[in-house]
Amino acid sequence: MQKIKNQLINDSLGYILEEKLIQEIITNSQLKEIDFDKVIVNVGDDMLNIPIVLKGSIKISRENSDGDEILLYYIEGGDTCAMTLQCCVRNIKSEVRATTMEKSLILMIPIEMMEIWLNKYKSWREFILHSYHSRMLELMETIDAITFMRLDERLLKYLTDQAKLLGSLEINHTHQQISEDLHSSRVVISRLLKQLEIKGEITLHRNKIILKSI
Amino acid sequence: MQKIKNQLINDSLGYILEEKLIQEIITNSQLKEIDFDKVIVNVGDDMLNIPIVLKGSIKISRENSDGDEILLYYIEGGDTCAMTLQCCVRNIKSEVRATTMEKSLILMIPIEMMEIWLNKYKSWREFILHSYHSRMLELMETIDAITFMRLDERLLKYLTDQAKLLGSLEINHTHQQISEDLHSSRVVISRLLKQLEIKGEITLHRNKIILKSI
DNA sequence: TTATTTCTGAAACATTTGTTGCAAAAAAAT
DNA sequence: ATTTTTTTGCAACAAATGTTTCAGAAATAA
Repeated sequence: MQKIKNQLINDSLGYILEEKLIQEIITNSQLKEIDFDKVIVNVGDDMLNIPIVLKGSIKISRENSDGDEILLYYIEGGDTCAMTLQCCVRNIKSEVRATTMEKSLILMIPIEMMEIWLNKYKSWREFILHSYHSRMLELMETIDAITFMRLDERLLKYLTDQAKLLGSLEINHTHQQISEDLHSSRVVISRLLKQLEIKGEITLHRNKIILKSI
Repeated sequence: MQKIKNQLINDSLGYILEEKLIQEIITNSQLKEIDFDKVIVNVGDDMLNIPIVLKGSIKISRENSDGDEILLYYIEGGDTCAMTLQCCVRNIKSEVRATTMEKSLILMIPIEMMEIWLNKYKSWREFILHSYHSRMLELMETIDAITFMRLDERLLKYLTDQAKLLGSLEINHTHQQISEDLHSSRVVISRLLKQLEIKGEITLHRNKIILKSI
């Protein structure tokens, strides 16, 4: 098992992080297998670990006080959510929710290591900065979508993004779940999905949407 | 003049950055005074300097291919736009536009210094990471506003944000300018402003809106 | 099987936001 | 002073999105 963990870490991070750091990660981290559709971190939670996704994917979403949600971005294998870094260091509660999109392997790194590695390893600094930058770009892409696209376009983008991410043309969601991610209502999403089906972009089934192409 | 520059840098950054770094900043930076409503960086521009705002404020906005705009966030005295950092290092073109909101003093730091200081100074690392984190939070606040608020609420928030930032209850904008920041249309903004006036929240004048309170 | 719950489709209607076109007031230019 | 441009107000209409309500199909539970 330990051997598998080392292998995974090396596969995901070996090309980015320096060898000595990889060794430190191996000894200081805990590998967790988390099932599909589990909430790893919730809005308001204390952050005690920095999660790095090794296998699988998680989605990051935001919730307001009324319980309304909006999907922000996804994190895939080999990446981390750098936001948690500052949350950890400054003891701030999480501003977002993280939910697994599939069965995933996640590396948990205790916060004490963060600062130490930042000062010690150049490759860690680059990893963290790169993560922040990617997340910023993704947030901006989300703002673009919300601001400039109509809901039917956003819906199609949502479906193709999911398909790409999970590597399958089948989306296993109810209309209700989709409407929550896009902060719309079930009825509206059903309506727009039906239009997309008529246009020939998708076919509809119970709990399942099949894209014609990506 | 040099003395004024040193004074400014010390006032704005002296409490955050270590003394030796401040000295390096003084010798390696160029102070620029930029007039009100000037575009400092445009979408697609190459980034050659990291700007740090010493006095005044700038707004960061995004533009899509149709020329439509949306305001993302503001940067005030003592802060930087860390996004430019990665843009610089990786030679990526700017994804955003930066426009002065008032006459401002901006410190330009050549990109070569970035990496050197990141490796050399702990306080610089913290400064940059903190900047990224703040910008992320602001982007999320913007997403919240676009997603969860109706346009009339966003408009009022826009007005009070501007008032706080510039320290005045008078907003000197035309309805057209406001509609561009919020990615709406002039007619809609005029309509909503009139409603706010009827409700007693503001008074309307040509090129000027006066808030009753913040 | 039968009963119950979940999911989807559809209609009718409401609300929010956007568009077009025009007119008057204010400011700026001549 | 007169003309021109800019800014604002307003009305009528259009489009996009949201809400409510109901019904039937599909899955699940009893």
